[in-house]
Amino acid sequence: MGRSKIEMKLIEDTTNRQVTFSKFRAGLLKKAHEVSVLCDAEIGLIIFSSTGELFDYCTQPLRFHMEQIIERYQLAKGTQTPQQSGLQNMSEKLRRESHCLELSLNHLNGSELNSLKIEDLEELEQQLEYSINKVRARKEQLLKLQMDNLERNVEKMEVENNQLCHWIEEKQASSRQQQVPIEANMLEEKQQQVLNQFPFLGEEQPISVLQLVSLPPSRPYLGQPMQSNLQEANTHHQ
Amino acid sequence: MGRSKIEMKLIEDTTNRQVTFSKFRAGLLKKAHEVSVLCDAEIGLIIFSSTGELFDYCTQPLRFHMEQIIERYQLAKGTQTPQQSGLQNMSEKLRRESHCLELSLNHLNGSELNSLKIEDLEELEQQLEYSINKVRARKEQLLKLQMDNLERNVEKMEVENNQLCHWIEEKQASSRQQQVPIEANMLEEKQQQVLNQFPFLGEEQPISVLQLVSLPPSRPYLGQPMQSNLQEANTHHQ
DNA sequence: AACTATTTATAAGA
DNA sequence: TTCTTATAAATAGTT
Repeated sequence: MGRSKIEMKLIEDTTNRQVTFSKFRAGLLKKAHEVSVLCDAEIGLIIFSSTGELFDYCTQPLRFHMEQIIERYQLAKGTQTPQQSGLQNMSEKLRRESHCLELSLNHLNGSELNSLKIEDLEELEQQLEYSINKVRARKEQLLKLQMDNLERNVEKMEVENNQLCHWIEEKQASSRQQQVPIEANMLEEKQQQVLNQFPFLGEEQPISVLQLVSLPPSRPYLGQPMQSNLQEANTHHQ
Repeated sequence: MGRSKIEMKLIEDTTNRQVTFSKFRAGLLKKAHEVSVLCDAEIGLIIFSSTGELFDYCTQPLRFHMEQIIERYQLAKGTQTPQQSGLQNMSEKLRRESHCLELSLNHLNGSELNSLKIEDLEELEQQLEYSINKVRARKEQLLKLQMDNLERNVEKMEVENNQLCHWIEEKQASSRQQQVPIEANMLEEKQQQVLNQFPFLGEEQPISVLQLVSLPPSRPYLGQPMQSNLQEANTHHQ
Protein backbone atom coordinates (compact mmCIF):
# COMPACT_ATOMS: atom_id res chain seq x y z
CA MET A 1 0.00 0.00 0.00
CA GLY A 2 1.67 3.04 -1.23
CA ARG A 3 3.23 4.25 -4.41
CA SER A 4 4.53 0.79 -5.01
CA LYS A 5 4.46 -2.62 -3.56
CA ILE A 6 7.46 -3.60 -1.55
CA GLU A 7 9.02 -6.95 -1.01
CA MET A 8 8.37 -8.59 2.31
CA LYS A 9 11.94 -8.63 3.41
CA LEU A 10 14.15 -6.58 5.63
CA ILE A 11 14.51 -3.03 4.42
CA GLU A 12 18.23 -2.65 4.03
CA ASP A 13 18.39 1.13 4.04
CA THR A 14 18.51 2.15 7.67
CA THR A 15 16.77 5.47 7.28
CA ASN A 16 14.01 4.05 5.18
CA ARG A 17 13.63 1.21 7.61
CA GLN A 18 13.23 3.57 10.52
CA VAL A 19 10.66 5.64 8.71
CA THR A 20 8.73 2.56 7.74
CA PHE A 21 8.95 1.30 11.26
CA SER A 22 7.41 4.49 12.56
CA LYS A 23 4.56 4.28 10.11
CA PHE A 24 3.83 0.64 10.70
CA ARG A 25 4.15 0.99 14.41
CA ALA A 26 1.59 3.74 14.44
CA GLY A 27 -0.69 1.71 12.24
CA LEU A 28 -0.25 -1.35 14.38
CA LEU A 29 -1.05 0.47 17.58
CA LYS A 30 -4.06 2.09 15.97
CA LYS A 31 -5.40 -1.23 14.68
CA ALA A 32 -4.84 -2.84 18.04
CA HIS A 33 -6.83 -0.11 19.65
CA GLU A 34 -9.58 -0.41 17.08
CA VAL A 35 -10.00 -4.12 17.65
CA SER A 36 -10.13 -3.62 21.35
CA VAL A 37 -12.81 -0.96 21.02
CA LEU A 38 -14.88 -2.38 18.20
CA CYS A 39 -14.80 -5.98 19.33
CA ASP A 40 -14.22 -5.71 23.01
CA ALA A 41 -10.99 -7.63 22.74
CA GLU A 42 -8.19 -7.53 25.25
CA ILE A 43 -4.93 -6.72 23.57
CA GLY A 44 -1.36 -6.70 24.70
CA LEU A 45 1.15 -5.53 22.16
CA ILE A 46 4.87 -5.29 22.73
CA ILE A 47 7.16 -3.88 20.11
CA PHE A 48 10.91 -3.62 20.25
CA SER A 49 12.48 -1.71 17.41
CA SER A 50 15.68 -3.06 15.93
CA THR A 51 17.47 -0.45 18.00
CA GLY A 52 15.90 -1.78 21.16
CA GLU A 53 13.30 0.88 21.81
CA LEU A 54 10.19 -0.38 23.48
CA PHE A 55 6.68 0.46 22.40
CA ASP A 56 3.63 -1.15 23.82
CA TYR A 57 -0.08 -1.04 23.87
CA CYS A 58 -2.59 -2.66 26.10
CA THR A 59 -6.31 -2.44 26.22
CA GLN A 60 -6.69 -0.56 29.42
CA PRO A 61 -3.88 1.79 30.09
CA LEU A 62 -3.92 1.05 33.78
CA ARG A 63 -0.53 0.73 35.28
CA PHE A 64 -0.29 -3.01 35.57
CA HIS A 65 -2.72 -4.06 32.96
CA MET A 66 -0.02 -5.44 30.70
CA GLU A 67 1.09 -7.64 33.55
CA GLN A 68 -2.44 -8.89 33.86
CA ILE A 69 -2.62 -9.68 30.19
CA ILE A 70 0.67 -11.48 30.44
CA GLU A 71 -0.57 -13.54 33.32
CA ARG A 72 -3.75 -14.33 31.51
CA TYR A 73 -1.68 -15.34 28.54
CA GLN A 74 0.57 -17.60 30.55
CA LEU A 75 -2.40 -19.11 32.24
CA ALA A 76 -4.17 -19.72 28.94
CA LYS A 77 -1.06 -21.24 27.47
CA GLY A 78 -0.89 -23.50 30.43
CA THR A 79 2.83 -23.24 30.26
CA GLN A 80 3.59 -21.91 33.67
CA THR A 81 2.61 -20.12 36.75
CA PRO A 82 3.52 -16.55 36.13
CA GLN A 83 7.18 -15.70 36.46
CA GLN A 84 8.64 -18.72 38.13
CA SER A 85 9.20 -22.31 37.19
CA GLY A 86 8.99 -21.52 33.55
CA LEU A 87 11.98 -19.27 33.63
CA GLN A 88 14.27 -22.07 34.61
CA ASN A 89 13.14 -24.39 31.88
CA MET A 90 13.05 -21.69 29.35
CA SER A 91 16.76 -21.34 28.92
CA GLU A 92 17.07 -25.04 28.37
CA LYS A 93 14.32 -25.03 25.84
CA LEU A 94 15.88 -22.09 24.12
CA ARG A 95 19.12 -23.96 23.93
CA ARG A 96 17.37 -26.75 22.14
CA GLU A 97 15.72 -24.34 19.80
CA SER A 98 19.03 -22.74 19.00
CA HIS A 99 20.45 -26.13 18.33
CA CYS A 100 17.55 -26.84 16.07
CA LEU A 101 18.33 -23.71 14.15
CA GLU A 102 21.93 -24.74 13.86
CA LEU A 103 20.91 -28.05 12.39
CA SER A 104 18.68 -26.27 9.96
CA LEU A 105 21.62 -24.17 8.90
CA ASN A 106 23.65 -27.26 8.28
CA HIS A 107 20.88 -28.67 6.16
CA LEU A 108 20.69 -25.50 4.22
CA ASN A 109 24.24 -25.88 3.13
CA GLY A 110 23.16 -28.61 0.81
CA SER A 111 19.54 -27.93 0.15
CA GLU A 112 17.28 -25.61 -1.76
CA LEU A 113 19.52 -25.55 -4.77
CA ASN A 114 17.50 -28.28 -6.42
CA SER A 115 14.71 -25.83 -6.95
CA LEU A 116 16.77 -23.99 -9.51
CA LYS A 117 15.05 -23.48 -12.79
CA ILE A 118 18.19 -23.15 -14.83
CA GLU A 119 19.03 -26.79 -15.20
CA ASP A 120 22.45 -26.31 -16.65
CA LEU A 121 23.48 -24.23 -13.70
CA GLU A 122 22.15 -26.79 -11.34
CA GLU A 123 24.05 -29.52 -13.05
CA LEU A 124 27.20 -27.48 -13.06
CA GLU A 125 26.80 -26.63 -9.45
CA GLN A 126 26.34 -30.24 -8.51
CA GLN A 127 29.36 -31.11 -10.54
CA LEU A 128 31.47 -28.56 -8.73
CA GLU A 129 30.16 -29.68 -5.41
CA TYR A 130 30.86 -33.24 -6.26
CA SER A 131 34.37 -32.47 -7.38
CA ILE A 132 35.11 -30.56 -4.25
CA ASN A 133 33.70 -33.32 -2.15
CA LYS A 134 35.86 -35.79 -3.98
CA VAL A 135 38.96 -33.73 -3.43
CA ARG A 136 38.18 -33.18 0.19
CA ALA A 137 37.25 -36.78 0.76
CA ARG A 138 40.58 -37.67 -0.73
CA LYS A 139 42.34 -35.30 1.62
CA GLU A 140 40.53 -36.74 4.57
CA GLN A 141 41.34 -40.21 3.41
CA LEU A 142 45.01 -39.32 3.31
CA LEU A 143 44.87 -37.78 6.73
CA LYS A 144 43.23 -40.86 8.09
CA LEU A 145 45.80 -43.09 6.44
CA GLN A 146 48.54 -41.08 8.06
CA MET A 147 46.78 -41.43 11.35
CA ASP A 148 46.40 -45.14 10.92
CA ASN A 149 50.08 -45.41 10.15
CA LEU A 150 50.89 -43.50 13.26
CA GLU A 151 48.59 -45.59 15.33
CA ARG A 152 50.09 -48.73 13.96
CA ASN A 153 53.53 -47.42 14.76
CA VAL A 154 52.49 -46.59 18.25
CA GLU A 155 51.06 -50.04 18.75
CA LYS A 156 54.15 -51.68 17.34
CA MET A 157 56.34 -49.61 19.59
CA GLU A 158 54.22 -50.45 22.54
CA VAL A 159 54.71 -54.12 21.90
CA GLU A 160 58.41 -53.66 21.38
CA ASN A 161 58.76 -51.56 24.45
CA ASN A 162 57.07 -54.25 26.43
CA GLN A 163 59.44 -56.78 24.95
CA LEU A 164 62.36 -54.61 25.89
CA CYS A 165 61.02 -54.21 29.38
CA HIS A 166 60.54 -57.91 29.75
CA TRP A 167 63.94 -58.57 28.43
CA ILE A 168 65.42 -56.15 30.90
CA GLU A 169 63.47 -57.58 33.75
CA GLU A 170 64.63 -61.05 32.87
CA LYS A 171 68.13 -59.72 32.59
CA GLN A 172 67.80 -58.25 36.02
CA ALA A 173 66.29 -61.41 37.40
CA SER A 174 68.99 -63.61 35.96
CA SER A 175 71.69 -61.40 37.41
CA ARG A 176 69.92 -60.99 40.76
CA GLN A 177 72.87 -59.53 42.57
CA GLN A 178 72.69 -56.24 40.68
CA GLN A 179 71.41 -52.99 42.17
CA VAL A 180 69.34 -50.89 39.74
CA PRO A 181 66.30 -49.93 41.77
CA ILE A 182 66.31 -46.59 40.04
CA GLU A 183 66.23 -48.02 36.57
CA ALA A 184 63.45 -50.37 37.53
CA ASN A 185 61.32 -47.45 38.59
CA MET A 186 61.99 -45.74 35.37
CA LEU A 187 60.77 -48.78 33.50
CA GLU A 188 57.53 -49.01 35.36
CA GLU A 189 56.84 -45.38 34.81
CA LYS A 190 57.58 -45.85 31.18
CA GLN A 191 55.14 -48.69 30.85
CA GLN A 192 52.46 -46.59 32.42
CA GLN A 193 53.08 -43.92 29.86
CA VAL A 194 52.76 -46.45 27.11
CA LEU A 195 49.42 -47.54 28.39
CA ASN A 196 48.13 -44.01 28.64
CA GLN A 197 49.13 -42.89 25.23
CA PHE A 198 45.75 -42.55 23.54
CA PRO A 199 43.89 -39.72 25.10
CA PHE A 200 43.69 -37.37 22.13
CA LEU A 201 41.02 -34.77 21.86
CA GLY A 202 42.08 -32.96 24.95
CA GLU A 203 41.27 -29.61 23.49
CA GLU A 204 38.60 -27.06 22.78
CA GLN A 205 34.89 -27.31 23.03
CA PRO A 206 32.69 -27.44 19.95
CA ILE A 207 32.27 -24.07 18.39
CA SER A 208 28.89 -22.65 17.68
CA VAL A 209 27.61 -22.91 14.19
CA LEU A 210 27.16 -19.21 14.52
CA GLN A 211 30.80 -18.86 13.73
CA LEU A 212 30.35 -21.04 10.73
CA VAL A 213 27.79 -18.81 9.20
CA SER A 214 29.29 -15.44 9.84
CA LEU A 215 28.69 -14.80 6.23
CA PRO A 216 30.58 -12.85 3.66
CA PRO A 217 29.32 -9.28 3.70
CA SER A 218 27.15 -8.71 0.67
CA ARG A 219 24.05 -10.73 -0.13
CA PRO A 220 21.14 -9.04 1.46
CA TYR A 221 17.94 -10.88 1.97
CA LEU A 222 16.83 -13.05 -0.86
CA GLY A 223 13.15 -12.69 -0.71
CA GLN A 224 10.85 -14.78 1.40
CA PRO A 225 12.53 -16.79 4.06
CA MET A 226 11.22 -20.24 4.53
CA GLN A 227 8.61 -19.33 6.97
CA SER A 228 6.19 -16.73 7.87
CA ASN A 229 6.18 -16.33 11.54
CA LEU A 230 2.52 -15.99 11.96
CA GLN A 231 1.37 -18.01 14.79
CA GLU A 232 -2.03 -18.53 16.18
CA ALA A 233 -3.05 -20.18 19.33
CA ASN A 234 -6.44 -21.19 18.17
CA THR A 235 -7.53 -22.14 14.72
CA HIS A 236 -11.23 -22.23 15.13
CA HIS A 237 -12.09 -21.24 11.61
CA GLN A 238 -12.23 -24.40 9.57
CA MET B 1 -12.27 1.09 5.32
CA GLY B 2 -14.98 -0.71 3.58
CA ARG B 3 -18.25 0.07 2.02
CA SER B 4 -18.80 2.61 4.69
CA LYS B 5 -17.08 4.18 7.59
CA ILE B 6 -18.00 2.80 10.97
CA GLU B 7 -18.07 4.45 14.31
CA MET B 8 -15.23 3.68 16.63
CA LYS B 9 -17.30 2.11 19.30
CA LEU B 10 -18.30 -1.36 20.34
CA ILE B 11 -20.16 -3.21 17.62
CA GLU B 12 -23.42 -4.16 19.25
CA ASP B 13 -24.46 -6.92 16.91
CA THR B 14 -22.69 -10.03 18.13
CA THR B 15 -22.36 -11.73 14.77
CA ASN B 16 -21.10 -8.66 13.09
CA ARG B 17 -18.73 -8.11 15.95
CA GLN B 18 -17.29 -11.58 15.59
CA VAL B 19 -16.86 -11.21 11.86
CA THR B 20 -15.18 -7.90 12.33
CA PHE B 21 -12.98 -9.38 15.00
CA SER B 22 -11.85 -12.13 12.67
CA LYS B 23 -10.98 -9.65 9.98
CA PHE B 24 -9.18 -7.27 12.25
CA ARG B 25 -7.36 -10.02 14.02
CA ALA B 26 -6.04 -11.38 10.75
CA GLY B 27 -5.02 -7.91 9.69
CA LEU B 28 -3.35 -7.24 12.99
CA LEU B 29 -1.35 -10.43 12.89
CA LYS B 30 -0.33 -9.76 9.35
CA LYS B 31 0.76 -6.24 10.12
CA ALA B 32 2.68 -7.39 13.13
CA HIS B 33 4.50 -9.89 11.01
CA GLU B 34 5.20 -7.29 8.38
CA VAL B 35 6.79 -4.92 10.85
CA SER B 36 8.91 -7.67 12.25
CA VAL B 37 10.16 -8.66 8.84
CA LEU B 38 10.48 -5.27 7.19
CA CYS B 39 12.00 -3.49 10.15
CA ASP B 40 13.62 -6.28 12.09
CA ALA B 41 11.45 -5.48 15.07
CA GLU B 42 10.65 -7.89 17.82
CA ILE B 43 6.93 -8.18 18.34
CA GLY B 44 4.80 -9.84 20.93
CA LEU B 45 1.09 -9.66 20.39
CA ILE B 46 -1.53 -11.14 22.65
CA ILE B 47 -5.19 -11.00 21.74
CA PHE B 48 -8.11 -12.21 23.78
CA SER B 49 -11.41 -12.13 22.02
CA SER B 50 -14.46 -11.01 23.93
CA THR B 51 -15.33 -14.68 24.29
CA GLY B 52 -11.97 -15.41 25.84
CA GLU B 53 -10.20 -17.08 22.94
CA LEU B 54 -6.48 -16.47 22.83
CA PHE B 55 -4.57 -15.52 19.73
CA ASP B 56 -0.98 -14.52 19.74
CA TYR B 57 1.91 -13.68 17.53
CA CYS B 58 5.56 -13.31 18.25
CA THR B 59 8.47 -12.56 16.04
CA GLN B 60 10.21 -15.87 16.16
CA PRO B 61 8.11 -18.97 16.13
CA LEU B 62 10.32 -20.61 18.69
CA ARG B 63 8.44 -22.18 21.47
CA PHE B 64 9.28 -19.85 24.27
CA HIS B 65 9.94 -16.72 22.39
CA MET B 66 6.90 -15.00 23.76
CA GLU B 67 8.27 -15.58 27.22
CA GLN B 68 11.49 -13.97 26.14
CA ILE B 69 9.68 -10.97 24.80
CA ILE B 70 7.74 -10.71 28.00
CA GLU B 71 10.93 -10.88 29.97
CA ARG B 72 12.50 -8.26 27.83
CA TYR B 73 9.44 -6.13 28.28
CA GLN B 74 9.46 -6.53 32.02
CA LEU B 75 13.14 -5.79 32.08
CA ALA B 76 12.68 -2.65 30.04
CA LYS B 77 9.77 -1.61 32.21
CA GLY B 78 11.74 -2.25 35.34
CA THR B 79 9.13 -4.68 36.55
CA GLN B 80 11.67 -7.36 37.29
CA THR B 81 12.91 -8.95 40.43
CA PRO B 82 16.69 -8.63 40.68
CA GLN B 83 17.38 -12.30 41.39
CA GLN B 84 16.35 -13.25 37.91
CA SER B 85 18.90 -11.04 36.24
CA GLY B 86 21.43 -13.81 35.78
CA LEU B 87 19.07 -16.02 33.91
CA GLN B 88 17.84 -12.89 32.30
CA ASN B 89 21.19 -12.17 30.78
CA MET B 90 21.55 -15.69 29.57
CA SER B 91 18.17 -15.61 27.96
CA GLU B 92 19.05 -12.33 26.39
CA LYS B 93 22.20 -13.84 24.95
CA LEU B 94 20.34 -16.83 23.62
CA ARG B 95 17.72 -14.56 22.23
CA ARG B 96 20.31 -12.63 20.29
CA GLU B 97 21.95 -15.78 19.11
CA SER B 98 18.69 -17.20 17.90
CA HIS B 99 17.90 -14.00 16.14
CA CYS B 100 21.31 -14.00 14.54
CA LEU B 101 20.80 -17.54 13.40
CA GLU B 102 17.49 -16.67 11.94
CA LEU B 103 18.96 -13.85 9.93
CA SER B 104 21.67 -16.14 8.67
CA LEU B 105 19.08 -18.66 7.72
CA ASN B 106 17.22 -16.07 5.74
CA HIS B 107 20.42 -15.21 3.94
CA LEU B 108 21.36 -18.75 3.19
CA ASN B 109 17.90 -19.88 2.38
CA GLY B 110 17.55 -17.41 -0.42
CA SER B 111 14.32 -18.56 -1.84
CA GLU B 112 12.99 -17.10 -5.06
CA LEU B 113 16.01 -18.65 -6.66
CA ASN B 114 14.30 -18.85 -10.00
CA SER B 115 14.25 -15.10 -10.16
CA LEU B 116 17.95 -14.79 -9.49
CA LYS B 117 20.45 -13.98 -12.16
CA ILE B 118 23.40 -16.11 -12.99
CA GLU B 119 25.75 -13.89 -11.05
CA ASP B 120 23.57 -14.11 -8.00
CA LEU B 121 23.46 -17.86 -8.23
CA GLU B 122 27.20 -17.92 -8.51
CA GLU B 123 27.48 -15.79 -5.46
CA LEU B 124 25.11 -18.03 -3.59
CA GLU B 125 27.12 -21.01 -4.59
CA GLN B 126 30.25 -19.38 -3.24
CA GLN B 127 28.44 -18.64 -0.06
CA LEU B 128 27.42 -22.22 0.36
CA GLU B 129 30.92 -23.25 -0.43
CA TYR B 130 32.14 -20.93 2.25
CA SER B 131 29.96 -22.55 4.87
CA ILE B 132 30.96 -26.00 3.83
CA ASN B 133 34.58 -25.02 3.87
CA LYS B 134 34.22 -23.75 7.37
CA VAL B 135 32.73 -26.99 8.56
CA ARG B 136 35.29 -29.10 6.80
CA ALA B 137 38.16 -26.95 7.98
CA ARG B 138 37.01 -27.64 11.45
CA LYS B 139 36.98 -31.35 10.84
CA GLU B 140 40.47 -31.24 9.39
CA GLN B 141 41.63 -29.23 12.32
CA LEU B 142 40.45 -31.92 14.67
CA LEU B 143 42.08 -34.64 12.63
CA LYS B 144 45.36 -32.78 12.62
CA LEU B 145 45.22 -32.28 16.32
CA GLN B 146 44.80 -36.00 16.76
CA MET B 147 47.72 -36.58 14.49
CA ASP B 148 49.89 -34.17 16.38
CA ASN B 149 49.10 -36.01 19.54
CA LEU B 150 50.06 -39.26 17.94
CA GLU B 151 53.27 -37.83 16.59
CA ARG B 152 54.18 -36.47 19.95
CA ASN B 153 53.59 -39.88 21.45
CA VAL B 154 55.75 -41.50 18.84
CA GLU B 155 58.56 -39.07 19.45
CA LYS B 156 58.39 -39.55 23.15
CA MET B 157 58.48 -43.26 22.73
CA GLU B 158 61.41 -43.00 20.36
CA VAL B 159 63.38 -41.11 22.95
CA GLU B 160 62.47 -43.55 25.61
CA ASN B 161 63.28 -46.49 23.44
CA ASN B 162 66.68 -45.04 22.79
CA GLN B 163 67.16 -44.58 26.49
CA LEU B 164 66.24 -48.17 27.05
CA CYS B 165 68.61 -49.28 24.36
CA HIS B 166 71.43 -47.23 25.81
CA TRP B 167 70.74 -48.55 29.22
CA ILE B 168 70.82 -52.08 27.91
CA GLU B 169 74.02 -51.48 26.01
CA GLU B 170 75.63 -50.07 29.06
CA LYS B 171 74.38 -52.98 31.02
CA GLN B 172 75.91 -55.29 28.49
CA ALA B 173 79.15 -53.38 28.44
CA SER B 174 79.45 -53.36 32.19
CA SER B 175 78.82 -57.08 32.35
CA ARG B 176 81.05 -57.82 29.36
CA GLN B 177 81.10 -61.53 29.86
CA GLN B 178 77.45 -61.92 28.75
CA GLN B 179 76.43 -63.35 25.36
CA VAL B 180 73.30 -61.73 23.89
CA PRO B 181 74.31 -61.17 20.28
CA ILE B 182 70.80 -62.00 19.25
CA GLU B 183 69.22 -59.43 21.45
CA ALA B 184 71.63 -56.80 20.23
CA ASN B 185 70.59 -57.41 16.65
CA MET B 186 67.01 -57.09 17.60
CA LEU B 187 67.69 -53.73 19.18
CA GLU B 188 69.39 -52.34 16.11
CA GLU B 189 66.60 -53.49 13.92
CA LYS B 190 64.20 -51.86 16.29
CA GLN B 191 66.00 -48.54 16.13
CA GLN B 192 65.89 -48.65 12.37
CA GLN B 193 62.16 -49.06 12.54
CA VAL B 194 61.88 -46.11 14.81
CA LEU B 195 63.79 -43.91 12.42
CA ASN B 196 61.67 -44.95 9.47
CA GLN B 197 58.39 -44.40 11.03
CA PHE B 198 57.20 -41.32 9.18
CA PRO B 199 56.88 -42.27 5.57
CA PHE B 200 53.12 -42.13 5.27
CA LEU B 201 51.59 -41.81 1.90
CA GLY B 202 53.08 -45.08 0.91
CA GLU B 203 50.05 -45.98 -1.10
CA GLU B 204 48.13 -45.20 -4.23
CA GLN B 205 48.94 -42.62 -6.81
CA PRO B 206 47.00 -39.37 -7.19
CA ILE B 207 43.94 -39.84 -9.29
CA SER B 208 43.24 -37.69 -12.30
CA VAL B 209 41.15 -34.62 -11.81
CA LEU B 210 39.04 -35.95 -14.63
CA GLN B 211 37.93 -38.65 -12.32
CA LEU B 212 37.06 -36.07 -9.75
CA VAL B 213 34.46 -34.43 -11.92
CA SER B 214 32.73 -37.45 -13.23
CA LEU B 215 29.22 -36.71 -12.16
CA PRO B 216 27.54 -38.16 -9.15
CA PRO B 217 24.43 -40.26 -9.64
CA SER B 218 22.37 -37.50 -8.05
CA ARG B 219 22.56 -35.83 -4.75
CA PRO B 220 19.93 -36.63 -2.21
CA TYR B 221 19.00 -33.21 -1.05
CA LEU B 222 18.18 -32.70 2.53
CA GLY B 223 14.71 -31.38 2.45
CA GLN B 224 13.40 -28.20 3.88
CA PRO B 225 15.61 -27.12 6.74
CA MET B 226 12.95 -26.19 9.14
CA GLN B 227 9.40 -27.13 9.05
CA SER B 228 7.43 -24.22 7.82
CA ASN B 229 6.57 -22.19 10.80
CA LEU B 230 3.59 -20.65 9.23
CA GLN B 231 0.88 -21.52 11.59
CA GLU B 232 -1.79 -19.38 10.19
CA ALA B 233 -5.31 -20.41 9.63
CA ASN B 234 -6.54 -17.91 7.16
CA THR B 235 -4.18 -17.11 4.37
CA HIS B 236 -6.65 -17.07 1.54
CA HIS B 237 -7.45 -13.44 1.32
CA GLN B 238 -4.80 -11.00 0.19
C1' DA C 1 6.85 15.98 8.17
C1' DA C 2 3.51 16.50 4.31
C1' DC C 3 1.84 15.02 0.16
C1' DT C 4 -0.41 11.68 -3.23
C1' DA C 5 -0.60 7.64 -6.08
C1' DT C 6 -1.25 3.07 -4.99
C1' DT C 7 -1.80 -0.81 -2.46
C1' DT C 8 -4.34 -2.95 1.41
C1' DA C 9 -7.83 -3.79 4.49
C1' DT C 10 -12.40 -4.35 5.24
C1' DA C 11 -17.96 -3.24 5.62
C1' DA C 12 -21.64 -4.75 3.48
C1' DG C 13 -23.84 -7.70 0.54
C1' DA C 14 -24.40 -12.34 -1.62
C1' DT D 1 -18.85 -18.93 7.38
C1' DT D 2 -16.63 -17.40 2.80
C1' DC D 3 -16.27 -14.52 -1.43
C1' DT D 4 -16.89 -10.41 -3.75
C1' DT D 5 -16.76 -5.64 -4.33
C1' DA D 6 -16.99 -0.80 -3.36
C1' DT D 7 -14.81 2.06 -0.37
C1' DA D 8 -12.02 3.59 3.52
C1' DA D 9 -7.29 3.35 5.32
C1' DA D 10 -2.64 2.77 5.27
C1' DT D 11 1.54 3.77 3.34
C1' DA D 12 5.91 3.98 -0.38
C1' DG D 13 8.10 7.12 -2.68
C1' DT D 14 8.57 11.89 -3.28
C1' DT D 15 8.75 16.77 -2.15
